Amino acid sequence: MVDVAKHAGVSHQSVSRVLNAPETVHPDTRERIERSMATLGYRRNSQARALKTQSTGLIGVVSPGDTDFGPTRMTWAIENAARQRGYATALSVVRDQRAATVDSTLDFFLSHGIEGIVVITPVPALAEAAKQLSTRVPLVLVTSGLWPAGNMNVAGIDQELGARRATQHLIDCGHRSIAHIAGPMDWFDARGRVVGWRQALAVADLSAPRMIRASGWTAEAGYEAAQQLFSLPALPDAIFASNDFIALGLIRALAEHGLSVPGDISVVGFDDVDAAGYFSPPLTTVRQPFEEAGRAALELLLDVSDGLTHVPNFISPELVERGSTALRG
Amino acid sequence: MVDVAKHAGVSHQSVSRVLNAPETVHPDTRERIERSMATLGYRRNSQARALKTQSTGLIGVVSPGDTDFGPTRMTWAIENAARQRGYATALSVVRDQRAATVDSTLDFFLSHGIEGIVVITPVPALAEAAKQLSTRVPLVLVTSGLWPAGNMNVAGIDQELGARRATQHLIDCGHRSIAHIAGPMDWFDARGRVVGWRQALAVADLSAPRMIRASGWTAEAGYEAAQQLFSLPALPDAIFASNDFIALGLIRALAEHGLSVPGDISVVGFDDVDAAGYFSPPLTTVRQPFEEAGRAALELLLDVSDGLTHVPNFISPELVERGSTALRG
DNA sequence: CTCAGCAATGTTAACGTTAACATCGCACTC
DNA sequence: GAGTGCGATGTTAACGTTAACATTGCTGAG
Repeated sequence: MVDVAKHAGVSHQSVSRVLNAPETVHPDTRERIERSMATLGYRRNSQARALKTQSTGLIGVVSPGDTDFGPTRMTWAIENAARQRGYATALSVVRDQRAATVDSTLDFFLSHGIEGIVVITPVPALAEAAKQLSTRVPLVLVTSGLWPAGNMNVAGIDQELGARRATQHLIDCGHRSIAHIAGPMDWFDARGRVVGWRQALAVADLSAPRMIRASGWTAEAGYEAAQQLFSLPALPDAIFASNDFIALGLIRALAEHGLSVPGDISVVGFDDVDAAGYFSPPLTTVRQPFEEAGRAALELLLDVSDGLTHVPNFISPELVERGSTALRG
Repeated sequence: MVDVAKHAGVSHQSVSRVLNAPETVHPDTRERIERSMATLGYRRNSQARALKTQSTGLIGVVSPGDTDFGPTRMTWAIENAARQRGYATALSVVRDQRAATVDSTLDFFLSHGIEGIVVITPVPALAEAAKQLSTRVPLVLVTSGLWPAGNMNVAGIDQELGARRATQHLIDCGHRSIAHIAGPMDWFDARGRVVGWRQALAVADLSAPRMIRASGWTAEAGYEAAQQLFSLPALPDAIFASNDFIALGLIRALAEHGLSVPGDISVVGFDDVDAAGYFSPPLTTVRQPFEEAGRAALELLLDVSDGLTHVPNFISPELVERGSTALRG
């Protein structure tokens, strides 16, 4: 910077002004300085800037796992939103969920002068870990509405609503016995979907068949969980699977038992993964608006940074009707 | 830091020493200082540290798009590798591929004192943009072997080898007419897979049927591309699809024409996405070792930082046999 | 007993930037 | 034509850390 100043024949402060408040410097001078900057290939040192201004333009995202659909998409969505608001994103994946790990991650972020942190917390362990942190920096949790958030700031996607919509769609198709294959019950998302399923059934005055639990979010887990169906006294009319991959495994298991979807049983998934429209049959599912939710989380974070309070913001997912559900014949 | 020093009754430099070279300070003093740090909740300011030492512990990853399977997985893999080596990862998604965008992204990284950059460059536009950068910082490209890298440092997954393995498997099944549905041809990955397919056919002394081009990596694109098959004078025995989703759309289109997989036609995909084992039929495909490739890219980056030269490192993908291929009846 | 040598600690300056304040010169008012 | 105000620019200090050098006091060799 001082080199630029020398080259342009001004003081370093004028150079600084060109960068931070161009309107306060004379157009001629400004142009001269800008030319000097270009000639010398000057690049502002943001460490020094951060040291002085205490602001780094960095947002931290803490994400669990690297393959789960939801957290992954959410991470990208937050990056997108942050970039649009002029922030850079530092990413940290915590692969185990002990409080110490999360704590050291946040510590790392803090010591790097991060201005705000979004923690994607699909499971209680992570949420608890995040909750216990001394909040020396604005922090937003991305999770479902089920979490007793206390005074934490929370944004996310309304899982219960999505599940209600999925279940209601099955009810509208005329199905009366609507089972649910739940995802891993330590996930808030899985719990929220169970609750939504029960709510919709209760409103329609239908009883809930036994719930089946899948051991993971994968097609494999769905396939295994489906085996429990066949030991039931009677098969349901329809099944709401906690995500698309579980639904995929389920459909495969049903096919192996000679049951067609939607001819014999209707199936609804959740997520609307890229391939869902090309499953056999194309899967009716619930689309999660990640982009919107990521934006909401970031806006919330910025509001929190500004000292504003904010009500939790849960975005509504939409049903996507395809071929795996049909009116009851 | 000066507060800690005051609290412990020493100079700030002794505090600094405890942090950077604990062995040079007397155990008693050290313990006293450490206690003071704990009491005061001291956190070292890494901006100031970076300002002085010129090292931030930050690695930048530039990734295109946010939904494509390969780049996404690769990004996470690099984050994983970086974290294991004690680096934090800053993420930047470039959503258009103009040189200016890439340039400003790298500029942003540079001004944040990033120590090395991994650019995931699946398409030439991005690679060119990265290539033209004044390399003021160690930079590694992640791409396929096809790119005339010049003096750039490149790591990635060997697409040609993967495609050869896929094609060879079909040949081993006894198929003679093996078609290929290519992915978007501006992707290096797509081109590499075409080359590998041709190589394997040439080695086996088989002629290559007409290549079909899909307009994207999605099941939808695969479905559309498959329509071209049916206008061909004769259907092939087997089809190598450029990725799993294209294969999925293809299988759907075949089913709609009354053709069964693998009964009538064998199909091989590429990627081994999570659900591939539960497609109907379960998809034979090629698994890309992203974790390993991410690690390789990071090691390469660190080597480059240390001034070492390094040969390009392309990791070998493996065939995963499932139910979408069968011996020719 | 003296002083070299060394371990432990302290002092000073610098990294590159921005905030606060100081200065300069010019246009405009009365 | 002197004084006021303001736009443009310069000067100084500080952000929190580390490197280089300086100091202190003690041990042990001669």
